[in-house]
Amino acid sequence: MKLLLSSQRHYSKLASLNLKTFENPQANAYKIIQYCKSGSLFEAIHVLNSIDWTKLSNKPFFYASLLQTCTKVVSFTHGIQFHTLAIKSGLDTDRFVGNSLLALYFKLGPNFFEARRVFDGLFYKDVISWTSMITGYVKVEKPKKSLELFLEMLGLGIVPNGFTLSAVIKACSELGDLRLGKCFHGVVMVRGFDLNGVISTALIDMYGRNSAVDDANLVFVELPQPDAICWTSIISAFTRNDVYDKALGFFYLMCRIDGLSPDGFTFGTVLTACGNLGRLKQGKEVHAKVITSGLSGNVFVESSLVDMYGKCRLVNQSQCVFDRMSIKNSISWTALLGGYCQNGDFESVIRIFREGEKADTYSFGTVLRACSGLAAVRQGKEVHCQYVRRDDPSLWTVLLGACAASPHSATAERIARKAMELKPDHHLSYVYLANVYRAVGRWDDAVKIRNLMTKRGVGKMPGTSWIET
DNA sequence: ATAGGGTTAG
Repeated sequence: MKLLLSSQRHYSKLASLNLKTFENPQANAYKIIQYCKSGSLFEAIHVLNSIDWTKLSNKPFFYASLLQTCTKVVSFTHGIQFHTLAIKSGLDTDRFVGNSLLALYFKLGPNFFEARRVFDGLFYKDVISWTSMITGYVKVEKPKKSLELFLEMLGLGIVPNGFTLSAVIKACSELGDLRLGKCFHGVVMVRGFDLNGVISTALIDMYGRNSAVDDANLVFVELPQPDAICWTSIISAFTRNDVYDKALGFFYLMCRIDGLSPDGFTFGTVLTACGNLGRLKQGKEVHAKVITSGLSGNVFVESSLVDMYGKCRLVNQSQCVFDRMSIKNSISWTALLGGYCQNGDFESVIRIFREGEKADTYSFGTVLRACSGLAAVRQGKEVHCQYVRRDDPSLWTVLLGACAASPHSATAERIARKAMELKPDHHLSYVYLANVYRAVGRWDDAVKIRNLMTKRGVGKMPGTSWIET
């Protein structure tokens, strides 16, 4: 069996045969491992194809090494080939091969379904197999499932380690379960992981996201030598909890420490703090640091810059940064809109909104919130706005998007009807209205809208709504 | 001999 070497076809089969005859199998095995270690996947496969590798001893080790190399060099297709071969040899149930497969599917897929299949098929699941799955569930935003798996693991008598703990702490963070998070904090202390930067970062982040910024700070100050990520996580915790002055203070402290430098993550959060404080002078200082750090092309950092200048009432500067961005997304675009909104330039907001194609549900909401105030919509009152707010279907759609999540369906319904009347072929209006109905449990009406869409041949109804019911 | 973890923008 030869592996496909899609981009390396120049290796001739003839050469392979010669090698097979003359070279020492053990030397070849050693070569393969060396190539794997240095990330030279094609060279490893080349040697592999030149020998009779069905007779290799310790095959699980080879499969595991090769799979890890595929993951390392981001070659998913080769990884899948090795998976197929591993299945044929019955080695996909080996825990080393299996754990390497889990990494392949999580990191390169990400394909949770395949990963789960591999996991379920494992002959013996060790703490790494379990931790990989627990981490995987957190990554696909199923923190509850990840905690269930954790309990199942404990039930089998498998002892969690630092990797496992950092994953379950993250799950608590996502679930908003501060109490359970504190329990894990206790475990971390008892087990002596409290000086571990990675686990501490997970704890700081968990506390920061759950309004317990003081607890986050307690974890941070215990660290003898926090690394850049720990610093960023505490700065971010302060920022999330509107303790902007502390966030900035910690940022300046961090900049003064030898061997530490803020990265894109740090700048993203620090600029948010500057913007929310309206500190233009500091914001400009940070901007200068961004440039000298070579982070100008980072979409996160630049979106934060757009936001910061907008909040500091320098809309021109905000527009200027935006125009120079090489990569833009709906977030950068919404930050720009937000700046114009906050400065009362609604004309520009509407103009940019009409021109742009980067709208998402968040930007709909932001635009509306900034322009007319969401509170009025939530209360089911008529929205008074000079722009409609005319018989302009796109504006009605904006309105609808903003109040779709509102429990007051009457307003949403009225707006949706209006939008559908003005622009019957615009599928979003139908989708929004159906979502409104689903949100308030009017399933029959949601079905009616779906049928109406089909009848009129409008777009496609997505399988899931954005509103969790 | 081989596998798993933390931080960012509207």
